[in-house]
Amino acid sequence: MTIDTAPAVLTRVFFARQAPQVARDLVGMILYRRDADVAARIVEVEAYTHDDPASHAYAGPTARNAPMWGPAGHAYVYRSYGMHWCFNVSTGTDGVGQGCLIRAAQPLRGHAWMRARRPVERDVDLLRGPARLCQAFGIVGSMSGSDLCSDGVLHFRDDGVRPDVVEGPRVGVTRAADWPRRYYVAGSRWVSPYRRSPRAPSP
DNA sequence: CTACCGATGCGCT
DNA sequence: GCGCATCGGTAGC
Repeated sequence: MTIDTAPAVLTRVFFARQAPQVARDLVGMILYRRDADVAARIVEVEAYTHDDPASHAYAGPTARNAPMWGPAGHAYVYRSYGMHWCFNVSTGTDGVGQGCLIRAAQPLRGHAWMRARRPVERDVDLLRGPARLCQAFGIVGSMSGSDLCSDGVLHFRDDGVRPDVVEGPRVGVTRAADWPRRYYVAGSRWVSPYRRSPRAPSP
């Protein structure tokens, strides 16, 4: 069985649900870059809705967050701290600002391709963190708005793997720091280390 | 392992 | 101008 043929490609119906539910279900799915035959098992996802003070959609639609407000299953890529890229998939219905941040994954195929873009000693450092994942997968700002449910470069696949998923507070956010909107594989070494924002109010 | 710090560009008030 | 949905290096335990 190859990753490219057997597993089902996730359709728009999968993403047209509430972000927290999509985030939970995305854990265990495969992120696939078709033009490079690069694949990874998603192990950590965070959900962001428009009523969430930590969300880029909180202040309403803007040029930057437009993909979050459009139809589900599109990429929202933003620049973080002036130097990194982070990758979301839009969820919910058209006109509602939602998305899921892909935070970490386990490399499955294309290790050499990823290492060419992100030279690290250990596999565990390739995709552990949202900006690291984008660097290794070659995800950049020009891909923001692209359709992830068509024949484009990026899409998601389901090969039936269903890990045990747990939820907890998100990493690095200053507002709504205790909302349980982070979904990940319990005990997995591929998950990024939890780090509360030093600017977040005490719990 | 945890804690801290600086880099760095821009979206938004 | 302010404030980051981060990361890599260094210091210390």
